Amino acid sequence: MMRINKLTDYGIVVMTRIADMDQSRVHTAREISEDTRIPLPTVTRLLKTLSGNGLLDSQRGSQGGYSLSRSSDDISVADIIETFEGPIALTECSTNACECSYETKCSVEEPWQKINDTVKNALEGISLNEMTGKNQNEGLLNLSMNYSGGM
Amino acid sequence: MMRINKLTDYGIVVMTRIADMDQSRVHTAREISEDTRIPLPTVTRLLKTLSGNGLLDSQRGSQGGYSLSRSSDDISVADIIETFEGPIALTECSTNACECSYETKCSVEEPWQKINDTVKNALEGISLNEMTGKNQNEGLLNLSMNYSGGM
DNA sequence: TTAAATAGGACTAATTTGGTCCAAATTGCC
DNA sequence: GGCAATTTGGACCAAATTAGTCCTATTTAA
Repeated sequence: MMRINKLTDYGIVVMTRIADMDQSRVHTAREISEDTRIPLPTVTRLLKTLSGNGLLDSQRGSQGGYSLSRSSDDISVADIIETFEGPIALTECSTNACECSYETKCSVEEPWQKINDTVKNALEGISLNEMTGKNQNEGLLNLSMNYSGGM
Repeated sequence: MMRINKLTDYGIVVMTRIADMDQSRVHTAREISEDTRIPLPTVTRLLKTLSGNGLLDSQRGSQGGYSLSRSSDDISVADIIETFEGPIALTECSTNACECSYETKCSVEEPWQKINDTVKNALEGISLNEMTGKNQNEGLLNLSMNYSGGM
């Protein structure tokens, strides 16, 4: 299934929701929980992670809450995914100094690198703004993929 | 980290290894295990899955073993991933009839669809042949991604 | 008939993930 | 100053998934 984690999925939902809200004020965890129907403790944790990684600004205390740290145009889906899952990489081999002990694996490394880059580019190309309900019009997204390899 | 499973990763290693081997004869699980240093029971299971899904042909009995069911040019990385993990989809929402109860999630559905398609295309564009050591030359792979969306 | 393989499936251990909770720190307001 | 509403940080547990192993049946060549 090659899924992203459920919490990451929730994270995208939460961010999308905040982007859809009134930007002139901050929003509490409770408010977001009620809106999205995701349990409060879970939302709390999501928001902590998101603000800890700089995607949200937080304001403590009474009347506090969360708000986008920058415009929803400047936040990508890749940003959110990386917040929860670290660098986008489908295999370990392609992210860190490859310590794999299987000889063949390393011949596999270079193609993987390109695959990962392609996936990463795709995710970086989608802004949070495009995920919101504000943009339910025609083809906002126009991703294409050209394969022009050969031998 | 958005990883594919370890077994899937192994599956790609195993397939790549077989593609690198002598195509005129079949190869046993033991042989592949020794080559890749992946434990025999695990290799056994990988091979069963791969042949069960039609990526490998199997020959039972003494002198039996496994071989590619078709040319390594005609087997894609996506084929292997789907063998182990089912349809390529990053979120549940994008694969089956979306039953999500969070209202906002559904506004998110359409962009995800495109993201998934992009990822899938990327993986379908990489053939097993390109993963082998036979092709360690210059830019075999030439994946590009164009984002021409706008508003 | 025997040995060498694959096939199928059950089972267990390990790891990851999801979700909850509590105590501390911060801030606005009365 | 004190209270109430929040975020922060971290610990913790339960559930689900994954990795890995093993056993038995079946097939086939010699």
